[in-house]
Amino acid sequence: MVFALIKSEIESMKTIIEQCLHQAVDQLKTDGLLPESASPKMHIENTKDKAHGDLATNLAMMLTKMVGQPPREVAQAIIDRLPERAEIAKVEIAGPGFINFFMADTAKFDVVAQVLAQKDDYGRCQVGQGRRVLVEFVSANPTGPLHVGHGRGAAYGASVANLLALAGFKVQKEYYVNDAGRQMDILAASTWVRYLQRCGESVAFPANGYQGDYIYDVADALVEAHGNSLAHPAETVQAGLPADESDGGDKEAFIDALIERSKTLLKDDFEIVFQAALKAILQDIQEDLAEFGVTFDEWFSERSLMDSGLVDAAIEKLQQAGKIYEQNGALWFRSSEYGDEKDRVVVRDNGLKTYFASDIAYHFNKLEREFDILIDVWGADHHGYVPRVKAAMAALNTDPDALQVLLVQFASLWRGGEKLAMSTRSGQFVTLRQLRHDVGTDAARFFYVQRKSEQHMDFDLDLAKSQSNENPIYYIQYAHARICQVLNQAAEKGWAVETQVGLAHCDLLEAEAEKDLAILLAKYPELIARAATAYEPHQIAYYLKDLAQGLHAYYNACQFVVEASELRQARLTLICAVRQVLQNGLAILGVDAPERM
RNA sequence: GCGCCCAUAGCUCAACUGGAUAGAGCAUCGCCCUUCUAAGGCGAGGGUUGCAGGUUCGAGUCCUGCUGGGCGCGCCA
Repeated sequence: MVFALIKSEIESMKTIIEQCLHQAVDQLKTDGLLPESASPKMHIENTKDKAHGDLATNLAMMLTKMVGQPPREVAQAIIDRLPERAEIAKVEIAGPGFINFFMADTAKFDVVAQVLAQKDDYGRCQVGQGRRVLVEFVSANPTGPLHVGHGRGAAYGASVANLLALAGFKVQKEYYVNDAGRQMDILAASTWVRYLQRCGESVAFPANGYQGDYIYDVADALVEAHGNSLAHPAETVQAGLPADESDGGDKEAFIDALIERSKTLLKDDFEIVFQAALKAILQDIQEDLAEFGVTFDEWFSERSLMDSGLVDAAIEKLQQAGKIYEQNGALWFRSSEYGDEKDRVVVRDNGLKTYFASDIAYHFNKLEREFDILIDVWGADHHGYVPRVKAAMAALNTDPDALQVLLVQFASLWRGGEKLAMSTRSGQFVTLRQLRHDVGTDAARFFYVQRKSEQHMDFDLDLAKSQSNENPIYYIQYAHARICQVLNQAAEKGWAVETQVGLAHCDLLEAEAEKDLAILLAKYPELIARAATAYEPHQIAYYLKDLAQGLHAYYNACQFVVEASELRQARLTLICAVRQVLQNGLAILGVDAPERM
């Protein structure tokens, strides 16, 4: 109740200064120094150097041309017209014409009340204005387990979604399941061959098949459920097939022929094998991601898109718009009319629709579901794909700018000072599950998002695994655990924290470390807005390191559990607020905030 | 060859989107546990921001050209 009142009354320092500057600008206009039409952008920034005060603006330098006076004189003119505010202790001109603001010490701690009142909601803002965002990420083909490359997209996408939700967007998280197409047929054929082998048939495994051991698991499950009722003699299966790569043939031609043979022999039963493989792998992926703290609102099936005729409908639409032509027996989309390098095939000469055709339908469908913003998180190797999808959106009379493709660079894994070579084909890759078991979910999630997504990243397994001071994740979690333990210590002495008492005595907080912490806490909401709109969760990681650093410095500089009750309450209240913000920030990154370590 | 991304301390990376003396961690070297968790703190050294121009009050950030690295350029997905 009390807090609800405070919540609405407290303004951030930045807001206060912005209001003051607006008043000053208005006054400049009435004084005839500035044209009425002028509406300068208010750029107020946190200072890097304490000597420059707490906040600063470059407003005077921005206005210098319009006013026709040197920046420092403009600055003086602005300062002369600033209204008095108790929160502002001092204002001065510095450097080329910056106006520096020094906040009153008492005002600095207003933020503590705000944090404790808003709790999990501290930092929430409304820059999203309730706009509906669809975040599609991971979307790895369900042909095998996720590997560490998918992990980065998963961690990044999940954190971006958390950020956007916090920033006032309505977020839906979606995984596009590529359960149609040739790759899935290859998976089914691979599974069937393993099944035949389990049934005692000596069928050679195709060179282009999925070699991973997980295929055996699916085959075993098939034996369990269907006995050998899906089996055919090896001779029948292999009769008349072209040579595989191992016999000097073409592995692509071989696998296609094998798929055809599987479908011919199995008839409707092919679907049983297909579904068994798909379901098993998809479930594995779902469990894997869930254990990684990554969940989705929707697992969108490519097959459902085809079965419901949406792919045909999308092609039809393009056709009606006159953007489709036929050449060499295939249907082409005129994507080059919209900035793509060349036109693209949507229906092959063999009648099969391309992956791109489904993707057009999928993105069109996303917009039909009335999302305002579409975010796709893709591996950077797919960047060449962006123009054609945007081209399709434009051709379908939708706004291509509604689509934001966020590219995530690959992560190289390092262990023992050596780069780990990975190849998907041979099944020689580190799985996400392996990584999680190796370094733990918290460390993995944190390592993935602590770098800008478009930066190439080195993932040092030894470092992520090390439970030492070298590992930044423990540094942050340790700060949180320390606070919890201090509060426990106080409670054991019968000194439970009473935040109302603490808030009433924030004027006793005079140490530098205390002021530094308060300033850091106040920066958090704008950090959320900035990180969300820039899709940059790594900013949260850096902030949390700073906040943890502030807490550790405070811990070393001051004693919290002291006899003087008012000072004690003020300090405990402050660290409660720090704990809250640590929790909020770690939650965005999907990292646990342990109470003890 | 064309297109996209990247290049910042010995190493891994930031830099609030054009602002003040470019900052952290690791590594190196000094200090600080009879005190609420030393997985911590304080301090020192370390830079021509790949190179060369340009834009302006002001550039790591923007524009042009190079150099070096990654990725992409299928009727694959």
